[in-house]
Amino acid sequence: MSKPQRVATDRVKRSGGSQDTGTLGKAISVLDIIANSSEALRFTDVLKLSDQPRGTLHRQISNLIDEGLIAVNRDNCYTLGLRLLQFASKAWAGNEFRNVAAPHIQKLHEATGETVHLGVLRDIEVIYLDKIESRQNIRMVSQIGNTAPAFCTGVGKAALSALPDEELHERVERIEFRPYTPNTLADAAALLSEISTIRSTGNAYDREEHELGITCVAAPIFSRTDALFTASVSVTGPAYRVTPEMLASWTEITRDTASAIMQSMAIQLSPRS
Amino acid sequence: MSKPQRVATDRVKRSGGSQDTGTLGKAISVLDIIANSSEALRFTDVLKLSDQPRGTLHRQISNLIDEGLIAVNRDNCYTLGLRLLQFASKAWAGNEFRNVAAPHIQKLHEATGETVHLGVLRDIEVIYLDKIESRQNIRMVSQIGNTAPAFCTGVGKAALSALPDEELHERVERIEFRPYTPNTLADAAALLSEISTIRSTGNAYDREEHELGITCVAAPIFSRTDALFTASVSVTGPAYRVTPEMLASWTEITRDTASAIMQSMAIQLSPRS
DNA sequence: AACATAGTTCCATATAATGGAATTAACTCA
DNA sequence: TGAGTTAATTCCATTATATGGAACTATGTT
Repeated sequence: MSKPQRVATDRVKRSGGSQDTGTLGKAISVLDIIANSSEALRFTDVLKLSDQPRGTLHRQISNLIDEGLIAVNRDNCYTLGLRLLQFASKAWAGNEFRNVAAPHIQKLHEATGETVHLGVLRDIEVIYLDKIESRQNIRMVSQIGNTAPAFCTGVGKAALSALPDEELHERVERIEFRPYTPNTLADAAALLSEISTIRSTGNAYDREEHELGITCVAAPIFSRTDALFTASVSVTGPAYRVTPEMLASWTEITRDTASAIMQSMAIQLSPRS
Repeated sequence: MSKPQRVATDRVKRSGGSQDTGTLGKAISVLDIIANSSEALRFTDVLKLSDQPRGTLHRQISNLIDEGLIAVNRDNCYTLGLRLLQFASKAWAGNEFRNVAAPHIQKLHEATGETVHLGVLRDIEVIYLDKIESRQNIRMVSQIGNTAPAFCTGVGKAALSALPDEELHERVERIEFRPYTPNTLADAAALLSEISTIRSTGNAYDREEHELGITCVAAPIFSRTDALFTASVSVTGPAYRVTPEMLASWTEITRDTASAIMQSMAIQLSPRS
């Protein structure tokens, strides 16, 4: 007897994007177009990128502007609205997982002296939820909320490894294996093989696979009660300073940090049942 | 013949909130309810706070979940989704005004040694767009995107002072003069009188009006071509260290910083009315 | 186990979104 | 400056989508 999934968990799968349905979905698609463009877009530019008719798109944009999700500058170019900052500020401050994880990643940072990341898997991307670095480079805001492909980052691969097989394969099929560096994994087979290693060792590495000169070791964080939530912690550093030996020496502490976070989450959530 | 305002600038006025119309508006209202609640809300809680019927609200929430704007935890409580972080990260990084202002507020920070804010007025609230503090308190992310009432903060009052009179009065009428501290301005008359001072001197003060122990001096940033955009910079510090004399000594440099930012934005100074 | 409360689904109806085309505004260049 | 061109905005009959009351299912409580 298969009990029907609750709507909530049932639909989160598809990453936001182009094929969105419903009025809200279309509006967010437009927002996405504006967010993901490197160029500043005017109305006609968005028109070309979206497949909406003129009138429709125009009203959608008007609505987004009304809500403060989009702003227009003097050249009639669209930018993301400050309302998004407002929401995000609260999303971040109120995020239970981040709050729970904060002291642990702080400890990890102190122990290693290198940059520490907390990442959450969203479909086949990783969203960086938190970051601690020594030489606080002032402008970290833009880093938090940043996304990176899951398949070529330590946080990403660690998080992927925590997925149930079926889910994992479904997602891996949709990955486009863009070769960011010479070390980037080339295809699904390579990725799956590495994930199998990660599952047995409990650690994922990034050996300059996303960006040359950047290496890291990561460990997965997952919840068995809610299998769709997977995340991870990592210690990252420049390859010239952080040797493979150093990375290897941090495997245990990253795993311990991940475990500690899972424990804290479990405690945090248990008073219910 | 009155030329019709373009939709863009015409509708930005109302702050997001309860009276929103259209499908998107209603969805964002729901998001707002969840964002602004101190408690974790379950479905029925949101139902009470919104004036939507059960079925409708349920679908709206489902859609928001689909788009990643809302997440549900195991207790069926709603939280803001990480998708918002993703958008906000780009909104912040790509914000032209912030980018232009960044070097100037950095200089202001170096000159004063105290915390510097860059705030943008949104209706009767201020959104903090950037912040530089000495002892980088690591977790500044939640600060950026934060909002504060305009009437009791330096940044807020400075920005208000740059509004055209008509607009100013319209907004001031809607302010609820909640007494955050004994020093908080009590009513519209007091605020308008102070704004008149700000207009002639070019500086706004916050004398522990929002939070006891916090003082600041601010200067407005505005654009004549787009009167609805007003912002400001401020230097803030703890009252025990930052004396009124020190604040007074920073009036000129805050004004200069504001001017420099306006210049960089290629904005012409408007004559004061 | 029975009750109570919370969450989800259904479907005829009303309402809001649609989109093609016309209108107006904003550039461009002679 | 003004004709020519491109971009932005508005209009409105049609259609698709959101609506919302009520029935239903699941969850938690005494």
